[in-house]
Amino acid sequence: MTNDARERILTACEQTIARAGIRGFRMQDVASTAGVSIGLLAYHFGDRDGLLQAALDHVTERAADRATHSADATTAATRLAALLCSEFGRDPEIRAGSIAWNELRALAVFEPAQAAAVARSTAAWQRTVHELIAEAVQDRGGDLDPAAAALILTALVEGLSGRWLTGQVTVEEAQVSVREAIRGLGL
Amino acid sequence: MTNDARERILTACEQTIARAGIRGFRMQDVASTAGVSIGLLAYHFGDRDGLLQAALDHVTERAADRATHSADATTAATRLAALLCSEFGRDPEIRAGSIAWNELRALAVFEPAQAAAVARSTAAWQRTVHELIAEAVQDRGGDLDPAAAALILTALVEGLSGRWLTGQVTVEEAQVSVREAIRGLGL
DNA sequence: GCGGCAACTGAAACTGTTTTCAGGATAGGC
DNA sequence: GCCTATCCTGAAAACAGTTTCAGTTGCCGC
Repeated sequence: MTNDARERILTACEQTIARAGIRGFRMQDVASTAGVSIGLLAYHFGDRDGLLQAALDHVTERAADRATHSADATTAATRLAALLCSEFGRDPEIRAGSIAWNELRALAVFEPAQAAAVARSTAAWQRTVHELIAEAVQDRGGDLDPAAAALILTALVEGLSGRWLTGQVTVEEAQVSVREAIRGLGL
Repeated sequence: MTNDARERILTACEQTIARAGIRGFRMQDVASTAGVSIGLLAYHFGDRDGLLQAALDHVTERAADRATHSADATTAATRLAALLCSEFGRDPEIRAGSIAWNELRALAVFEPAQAAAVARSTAAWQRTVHELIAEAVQDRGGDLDPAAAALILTALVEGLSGRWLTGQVTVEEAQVSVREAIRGLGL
């Protein structure tokens, strides 16, 4: 039951963050959503910061998983496009993850501890993109610097993600933009 | 004196948001920074939300101004690069504006009123970029769709801005990336 | 069945922040 | 000089949220 409760609390945290952001994150909401008492949050995670930290670790862990397990398309360029476009989608889980990630990034501007976690996670993702680009460049030739291109593409996806979450672009528009940028870089 | 005080309060708001984010935004901090009593904030702006709203309007207004008044370089492509790169810089004011904008964008995910303001402001900026691209395309020729390129470049700048504020890239790296992307798109 | 331990509860205490409000200062019109 | 309106103050009250803690439950080994 212990792990069950922990897991339920962390899931409730994600839902709460997706619904209201970190600013609107209330321990009471989390407890209610998870169907446990507020005291249990403290029992398992110490204080609000500990809970938030655990929840955010949970989110980034699952995001890292998703990034890894989406590789079975044919060419490197196709896999690259699929990986980057998987950040957008109608699936509520994708949106929730994206919102959590967005909040986390905003938080990181003021909290060095968060900044380190964000940086580590971003670097891992960018490295995956880097490798795919290097592979694609080998296929097609070209004078592109894979590291520079990886920075551009991942930053672009983050920017588009902000636009998408605020309703400024649709999923399709974001994905088209990503593909166009990949093409623009000569891949 | 009235407008003086109002203006000082709004400036203090920006500094406070830049220092601590919207979650760390304390009316008392604002009052101290502006050198006025906390009661005066209520007198002029009603409540916390009213103050925050006014401060954010103030930020977007000035951001729009800055975007408009930076046009005197030679070619359209040069002006485009200058405009986009002006989002990054060591000047504390640029950083503060960027942080405030970053916070505002994160807030907009949950507050439709903010989302509308952000969308309007972003659209204006993107339109400026669009026009510069159209001009540059005329100069050089090419099959680029200026609207699509404007979306890509502005979203890229927003993504890089997040990386910069969290210390993941330097001002120079961000600017180099922007220039490289412009070049990649064939401008 | 008893002792002890881990999971769990929720109301009360506490902390930090915002809002209110009675009133003080200043300037301008009469 | 007096009256009034506007700007402004800051302490007190109200509020929102987190943390604590004394106590309950149920399980497991003995």
